[in-house]
Amino acid sequence: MGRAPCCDKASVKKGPWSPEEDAKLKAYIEEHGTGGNWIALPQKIVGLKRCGKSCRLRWLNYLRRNIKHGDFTEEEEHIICSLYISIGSRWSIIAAQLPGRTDNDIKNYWNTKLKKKLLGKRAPSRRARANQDPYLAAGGGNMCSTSGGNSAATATQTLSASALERIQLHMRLQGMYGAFGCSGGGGNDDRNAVVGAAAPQWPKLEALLQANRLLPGSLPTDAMATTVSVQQRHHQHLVDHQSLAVGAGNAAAVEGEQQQLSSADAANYMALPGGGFFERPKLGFYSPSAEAEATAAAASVEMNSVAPMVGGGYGGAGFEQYHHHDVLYEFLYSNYGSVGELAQDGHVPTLPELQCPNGAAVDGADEKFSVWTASAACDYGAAGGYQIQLGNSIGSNLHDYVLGGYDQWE
DNA sequence: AACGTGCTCAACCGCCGAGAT
DNA sequence: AATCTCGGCGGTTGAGCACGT
Repeated sequence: MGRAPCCDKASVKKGPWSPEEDAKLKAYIEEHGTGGNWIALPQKIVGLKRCGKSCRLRWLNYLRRNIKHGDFTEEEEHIICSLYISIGSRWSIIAAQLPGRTDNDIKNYWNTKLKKKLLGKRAPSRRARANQDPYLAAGGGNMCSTSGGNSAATATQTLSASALERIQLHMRLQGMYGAFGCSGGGGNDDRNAVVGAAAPQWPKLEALLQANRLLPGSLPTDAMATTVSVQQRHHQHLVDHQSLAVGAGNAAAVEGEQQQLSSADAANYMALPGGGFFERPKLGFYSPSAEAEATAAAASVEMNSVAPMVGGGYGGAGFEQYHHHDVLYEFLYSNYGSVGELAQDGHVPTLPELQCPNGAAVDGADEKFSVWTASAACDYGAAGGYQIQLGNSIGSNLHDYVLGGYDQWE
């Protein structure tokens, strides 16, 4: 047998907290602490008929000290956007980088404001969502549905709204990249040319992170890699250590784009159709410093972002390159306003929504989509593969190493 | 003024891994 | 080893409010 039941769910109160309940919970915790057991906590507070989970949520999101409410700053927005692009909806990890902000706050802020600001679209009304295909209703617009339209029955086989949002975000930014006169490139030569002329990536975020001592003291300045390292106690959310290693001048492990991988390397790298190799994520906790070890309870993200992000994250060689975080910053805070305004004003080429022209099935498509591409159309392979026809003619089979993203190799 | 619609955000729900029994 | 709860997470919901017609 396990532990005793935590609480009588029939007798606990639900719904909004009253000021009296807040006062009781706050007074007790400030005097006695949580005791390390949230479930037992409400039983010790006279007159508080709440579930321990509810108490925990109320305390963490509202009652505890140093919680910031209200408008997010420019820097906070930038961090949220950058991290969302990099790691997706890991709100707790993102929140760990924003002191005083809760994951719930950030999640709400993203869903209600930032997403619209970036994607330039309105969320469908709740009524519309209730009547719509649940997948379309998730906010994706021309999302790829499955099996010729009966997507409600097969929604679990589609890409998640989150993943597609990230795709669309990258598409938007990539469109802006083009608008700023940066050729999309595509082949290896183009890629190198673009990268060679590139400015350092994520300049503002990097400065912010360094200011918060989140970056290692010394960073390579010539490595053409973007590393996002996340440590989290839950395996469920391990991203841990992923290195994108592509293109010329890259980490020593990738010595030649067309070079055959040794058997040892093959376990760590994956050849990409456009040339180059993709370094498989290394699982397990990544603890670059004793300080990080000491604070393992609080998730942290370490970003080494000193060179152009290629392919937009964990992606692969052969995809277009753009400096999406620079663009992101311009996008958020420049004179241009939202993307929607941009498109209307003609400053930015009309960007294609992710479309699924033939409505083919996406068998086995998982929700994590870690590479974003500039695509005018997507085309699904017949054997469960998932192929995106790039606008720059780089067709890339994404089946094995794109769909599934960083969770793919867990 | 009445109604419809959209927005915000606190709170809930269900899931999962870790750990206790 | 099996079973169960706990703590934590991301996704979703719904009440209240604001705004437009």
